[in-house]
Amino acid sequence: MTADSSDSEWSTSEERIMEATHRALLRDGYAQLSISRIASELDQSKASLYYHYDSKEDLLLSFLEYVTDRLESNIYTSNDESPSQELEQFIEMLLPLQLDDTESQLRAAMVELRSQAVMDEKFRKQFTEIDDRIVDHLERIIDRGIDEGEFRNVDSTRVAEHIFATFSGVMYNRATTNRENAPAAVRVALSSYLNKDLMKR
Amino acid sequence: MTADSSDSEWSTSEERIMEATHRALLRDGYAQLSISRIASELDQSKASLYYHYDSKEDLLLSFLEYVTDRLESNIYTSNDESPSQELEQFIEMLLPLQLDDTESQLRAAMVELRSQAVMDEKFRKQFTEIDDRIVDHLERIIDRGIDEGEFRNVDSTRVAEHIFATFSGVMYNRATTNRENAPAAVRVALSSYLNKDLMKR
DNA sequence: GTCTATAAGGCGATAGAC
DNA sequence: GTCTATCGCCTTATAGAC
Repeated sequence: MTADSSDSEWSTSEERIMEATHRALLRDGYAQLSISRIASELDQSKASLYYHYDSKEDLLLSFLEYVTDRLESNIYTSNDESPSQELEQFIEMLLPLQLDDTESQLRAAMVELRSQAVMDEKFRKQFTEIDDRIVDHLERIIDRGIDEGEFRNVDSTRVAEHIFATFSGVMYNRATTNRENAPAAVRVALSSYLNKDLMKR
Repeated sequence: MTADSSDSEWSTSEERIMEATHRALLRDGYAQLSISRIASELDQSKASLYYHYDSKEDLLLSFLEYVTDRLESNIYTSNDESPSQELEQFIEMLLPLQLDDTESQLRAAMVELRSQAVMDEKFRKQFTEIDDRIVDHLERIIDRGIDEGEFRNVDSTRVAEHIFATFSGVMYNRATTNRENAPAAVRVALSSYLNKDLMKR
């Protein structure tokens, strides 16, 4: 696979390894994620993984790109809705009021994975890209709303960054605390903020 | 030290170990944080650490309480200011526009440490407590502002949760991305939100 | 492309001397 | 309370057969 993550293709054997990595991550968490466990999820030997990837870091960076690719395809659901509807729908995707177990586990795994970005510059670069894209998407929805006269003439960058920070905080706290009522409270507060600051009526 | 973290006292040898743990964490990051490295920061043998703590997890949980204690003493700076001034000052403490290297490193280390809460229930419980206290503090400032007629009659829980989620998101993203302009944008957006939603005039 | 076997090293934790 | 020495385990990674 190439360095450019946007138009990458995944061979079937790569995809099998990525899915095994995914399962291992969900099952045991990042701290326990080793080449051995991935191999065992894959029902193959450890050595075979080193045929496809130079090192563990190499494999994990590929996995990160794999996850990014899947996220991309989820974000860009083209739609003919009004900006406010599209925004609402996107926020519902980012901050669903209820998460099923699978989705909850996936997000928890992402939080663990992301913590590697603190010390690993390559990871940090990847997550910077991911975040840039999400904020950009939010910004474009807001700009469209302003153009079409549905939203006030706000600073779309600031509003987008605010929404995104709120989303990040909720996802982060959801994964690392038992404060179960917090997400719903934040969702309501966010809606109230957008109604007051963004909506014209 | 006792299980109750609020009135705990730290012996000098415990404190030396906690400080060594702190240095090791800042130096190499959580992934590399081992008993060996803590011992080497302490200039003592690994075995001596096992005289003071039963296991690595035991040591790290103590460290977490140690950090919590220090946070506590930073939060409760009693002051005679107006609610809006106190709120502004507290937000400035949570979300400073500029972080020096030391503070930046400390927060990054906290993000790494916190990611352990995803899989470790004991860690999660500790971070739940920490967050509860911060949100509670925000809530009390807001309630005071409402009582004294400075703030609108908002749902203080929601506003407090919103501020806290925003703070969490910024801290998390600061530590895991290179999106350097985002924090300032969010700070401005947050101020604007509070001016519109909270302030009476 | 996958296997078995193994190297080399770090880890958490313990035994026992002082 | 601190030390040296050591155990057993798991890790990343490689060599070489098939």
